[in-house]
Amino acid sequence: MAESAKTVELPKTYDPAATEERWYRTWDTRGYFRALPDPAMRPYTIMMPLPNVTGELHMGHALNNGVQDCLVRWQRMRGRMALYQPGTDHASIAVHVVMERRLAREGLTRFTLGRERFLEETWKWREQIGQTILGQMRRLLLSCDWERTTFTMDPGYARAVAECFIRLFKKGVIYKGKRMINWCPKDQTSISDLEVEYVEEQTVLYHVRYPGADGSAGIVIATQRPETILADAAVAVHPDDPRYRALVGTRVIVPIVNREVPVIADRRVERGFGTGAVKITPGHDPLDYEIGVDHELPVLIAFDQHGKMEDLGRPRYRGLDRVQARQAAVDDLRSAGLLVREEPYVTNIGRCDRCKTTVEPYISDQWFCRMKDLAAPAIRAVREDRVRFHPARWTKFFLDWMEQIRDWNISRQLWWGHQIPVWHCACGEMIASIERPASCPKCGGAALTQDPDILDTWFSSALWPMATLGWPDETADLRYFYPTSTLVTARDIIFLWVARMIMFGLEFRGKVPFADVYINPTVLNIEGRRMSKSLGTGLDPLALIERYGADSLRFALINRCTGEQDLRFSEKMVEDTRNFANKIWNAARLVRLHIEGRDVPAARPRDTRSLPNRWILGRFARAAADVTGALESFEFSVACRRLYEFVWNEFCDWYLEMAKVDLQAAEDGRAPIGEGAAGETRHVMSWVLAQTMALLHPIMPAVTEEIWQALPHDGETVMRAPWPDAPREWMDEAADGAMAEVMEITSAVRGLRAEMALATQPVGVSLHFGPADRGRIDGARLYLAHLAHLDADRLQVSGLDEHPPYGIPSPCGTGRIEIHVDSPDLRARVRDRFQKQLGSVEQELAGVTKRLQDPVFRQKAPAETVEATGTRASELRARLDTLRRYVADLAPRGGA
RNA sequence: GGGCGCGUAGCUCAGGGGUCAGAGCGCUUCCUUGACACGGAAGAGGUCCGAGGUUCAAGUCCUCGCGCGCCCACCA
Repeated sequence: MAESAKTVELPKTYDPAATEERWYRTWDTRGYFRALPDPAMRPYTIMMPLPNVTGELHMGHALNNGVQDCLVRWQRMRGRMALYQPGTDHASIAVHVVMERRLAREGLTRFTLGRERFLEETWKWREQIGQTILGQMRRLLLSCDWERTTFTMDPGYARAVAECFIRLFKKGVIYKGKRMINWCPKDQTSISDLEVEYVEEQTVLYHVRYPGADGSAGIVIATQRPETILADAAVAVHPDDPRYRALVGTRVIVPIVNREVPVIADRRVERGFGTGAVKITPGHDPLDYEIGVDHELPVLIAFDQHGKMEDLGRPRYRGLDRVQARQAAVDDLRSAGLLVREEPYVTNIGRCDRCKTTVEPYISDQWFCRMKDLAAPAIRAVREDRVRFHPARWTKFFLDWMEQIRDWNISRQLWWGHQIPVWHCACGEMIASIERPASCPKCGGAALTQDPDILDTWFSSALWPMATLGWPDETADLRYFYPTSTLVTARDIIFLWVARMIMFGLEFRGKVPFADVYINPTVLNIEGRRMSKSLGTGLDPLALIERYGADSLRFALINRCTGEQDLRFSEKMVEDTRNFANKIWNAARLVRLHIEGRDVPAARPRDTRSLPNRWILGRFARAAADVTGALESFEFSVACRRLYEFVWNEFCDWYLEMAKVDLQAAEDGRAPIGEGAAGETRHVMSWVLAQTMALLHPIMPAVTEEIWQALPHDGETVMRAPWPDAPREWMDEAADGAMAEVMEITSAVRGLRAEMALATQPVGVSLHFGPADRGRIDGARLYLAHLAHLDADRLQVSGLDEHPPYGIPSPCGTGRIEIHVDSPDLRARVRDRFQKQLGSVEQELAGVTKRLQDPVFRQKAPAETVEATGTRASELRARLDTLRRYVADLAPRGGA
């Protein structure tokens, strides 16, 4: 209350930059963002999807975090103890790519630097950039509990990661083994299946003859990768393929290397593809590997870890890269006369998600996490709605993947990250332990070395909802804030992150990590293309904040969350929202003007009498209910649209204009509702505006706080104002009806005047209504005059039978309007207008009549529909009659 | 190969069986009236992607196409 007495300077144009900066600092220093366990309150928790330390804030963050902050602020106002957990991810491979790029500028690689120096450099770099993105997030006005900021390589977090690994290892869920994995020859590491991105490319399918060992013609196979011929171990055909049945069991000669291999039969061969015969290269193709295992074929390796050719008895190939090797193989095949055919072919090439290098299927010793058993409880949890996706279609998307889940390669041959907590003894024993064990429990040896590999970044981020709250310790935070409430994230990490959090949460806590998952749309530019810095197709959120304010950026983005998978965005949308903010600002200035220096209560107004006051309270209740409902069902664009409509159309366009009349009339001593009208109106206008600010605060935190503070209010911040409720009894149907009439008459007068180009001329207008309506309309006369921009003296209300000395009539509801002008030209123009309307009414009436005369319609359509159609028909007939009469009345007089 | 989403006014999107199809922006005309020209008022503008079907009634439901986007998949 004390705050309201202060005179707050409200300039003509709202200045977002200064206001946002000032309020954000105030909220932060007053500790409003802190969240501590409080048994008296229900917790509400959102974990920020941890941004990489590589990046800067982009539009995706602005949207994602904007939505989260909207939810957090909303729940905080609803009385929940709201925790918004911030932090950053070490982003192992992504950081490697960035660091290697920096090193490359000095002609270095991580290997010339060595592991220790590389880590030192990376830590330095991360210190420098690590807080940048969080700093930028403050510009979005996020109400995070910054004191809890966590980095995924903090000591406590690292301990949680190691603990998780060790538990799963001891349980046998994590195992080590030689398997075929995806290898990135550039980053020098394995990557998981989800980190391979497949791109369609135009290649060539080579048909190659493998001559029979007995000198016969042999067999023709088809391959895209002739360079791997050197490592072939067999040729396979389908057992039921009559073309090749006789050849199964014989031996053929591998071209180039002239090695004998068997022709084998396997059902996994597609008869219809290529020639129906396929070369088997267990070292470089996942399917071939499987077939090789089943047929006990030898595994030959054609490429080393750098993607360079090994020596396979053909020295001229040694050291060639994959492109050179292919060329060499094609040349050799051609000169040997074994290249039968080359056909153009489109295929999917797997590329490293981070560096875009073509990945190589490669056999290596790696750590894996068995997924089937972890997935089962997660599948059940989602099926039982313990985790709900919004929009719901993502549920199927999630389940389809989970049901065909495969083991996860979790080890990386990188340095930046969590090193695997396993110690190898010379005797072959592996000991999982956070600390280096003193000796090997099996042989007693002391020469233990830690496994050099580190863990996939996503292994550690899977623990985010638990590790940030203190897990594996049973902390008060963990007990209070876990499970969290809502996860807001992008669809591209549903498998990488969301799925794994659910699995680990269930595994280690027995509880799902969050109840709701909102999948936010992807921000595209206006042409529908991905925003990309390198392509120059992106928008910079920080620049937009500078130009228009974070409030506007937030609203503009949240407004586009429609439930579709993408959203097309442009700067214009932020500008439009800036205009909206300015509109609110000016509404506030008007309200301030009227309450300045007066004693206006902060409490909610009761027993209002004036039409606009009763009406706007009802409309506010409706808007509050709609906004609440929309937020509850994650329909953010609906919430935004309702707020926009309420503020601009209902509050500003109609209510405030009518409120001006109440206030002015009170001064003149002719208030429509008598004494006290001005006080009531001042109370209602300031209360509704303050409440609207509360309703809009989660989306536009700063401008709403600034205005709320300038109005009568209870409490010290809108951040903690109670969320507006919407009592049904405020929805005032009588007021709605009366207002609809006021609006109709207003529009009719305005429209007619505009049509006649009389909008600015002082004309007289009379409203002619029957005895039942006259009193009511006369009561609204002052409002109508103001809304139609007429002098009150020039607007009269008369009976239906009365006629002004001269005038141009126009129907309006149950009565008519007369504009007091005498001009044959205008009469003709208005007559034309009515004639046009007449045409469309006739057309519609014809349609409705036809329907009504159709016996099948009368019989089959529900009674209410038939009745409504009948009502519509009589309305149309009445309107038609009226229009015809007016057209006749307006006909040129006396034939002159 | 399979799955999902989208196709409605020039643009971005609402509407998801029934009463002349809606909003914002843009456009046209008028207006600087004491909250706001980042504003007010009035307008113009639509074979609701196409073809079939269901229904008394179809942007709205079904089927099949076409176009755009996303995801999954070991036909080399």
